[in-house]
Amino acid sequence: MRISTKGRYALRMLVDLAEHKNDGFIALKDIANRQNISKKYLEQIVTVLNKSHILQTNRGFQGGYKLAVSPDKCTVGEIIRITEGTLSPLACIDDENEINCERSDECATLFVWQGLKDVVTNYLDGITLQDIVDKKQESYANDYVI
Amino acid sequence: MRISTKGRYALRMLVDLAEHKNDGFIALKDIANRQNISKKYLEQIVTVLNKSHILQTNRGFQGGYKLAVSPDKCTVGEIIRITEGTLSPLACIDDENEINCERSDECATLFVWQGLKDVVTNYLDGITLQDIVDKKQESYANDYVI
DNA sequence: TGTTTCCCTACTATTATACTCGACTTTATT
DNA sequence: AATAAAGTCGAGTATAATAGTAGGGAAACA
Repeated sequence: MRISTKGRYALRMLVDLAEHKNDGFIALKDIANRQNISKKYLEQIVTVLNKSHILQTNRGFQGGYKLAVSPDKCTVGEIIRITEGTLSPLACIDDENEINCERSDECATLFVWQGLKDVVTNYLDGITLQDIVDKKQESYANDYVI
Repeated sequence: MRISTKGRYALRMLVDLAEHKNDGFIALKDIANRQNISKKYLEQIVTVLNKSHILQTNRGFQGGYKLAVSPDKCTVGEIIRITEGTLSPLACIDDENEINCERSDECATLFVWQGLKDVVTNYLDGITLQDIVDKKQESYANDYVI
């Protein structure tokens, strides 16, 4: 049960944008360098993100990306749903809790997986980009004290 | 982020064994029929389960499997850890919370995934085979009332 | 001895993952 | 107007995981 690089890189990219939200448009090149992610691969991930409306884009010289939403309004759950397609641990339940399996009536274990999906969804929808940025600042502060 | 058939089938097999815990050894053939799972595929899954100590086996005529532990002592988390290898959503954290990634110090998102792992672990470790059997009985009772 | 069962190894088709590569378009600056 | 720096788009590819199938061997019991 893994979160793929797609979702993880997307999150890191968006956290990076959240940190630089007052610096205008940020070039993918810079994010790729800072985050140590292949720029070409990030391009593909950004394509997926662009299908939602969390990013603003400028092309050409001095172009780049910036968040179109406030970091405290954008949850990790949202980002993972966009990039991974779903938060559901099984194909037989989707994000709308609709069940598509003929065995569902007799399936004794279905409620286990529905519950898992709910637990994961609640957790990831409870964390915003801002939370991550704040936590990072906090940990820098701790380092300084030590 | 999916749970594979391996883990799901293993769980269904063990719930089946929990339901028949007083019927002696249960042949894989019967479980495969009841659960609508390829017997040959189940054989492979049982091989994995056999490496832990939750099953008792008898070969030959009238042979089969039975639970070696009480259904209320065996959690879903345990079963998924055995079959999927880990409950961690990332390779950079394992089940013992050890971190194996050079970027971990600067990784702003690590705590998100650690938290996810904890949430998933707590949830799945909180459900036993007996819970699933009970829930099933309960839903049959409801059907009868209607 | 024969049948039933588990046990073990190998093979395979399909899909997902994690990228790379090349060509094209847009646009601010000179 | 030219150029260089961006994003955009489509294709290709190597590796691994998934979800099985297939076949024979060994143990147990009647």
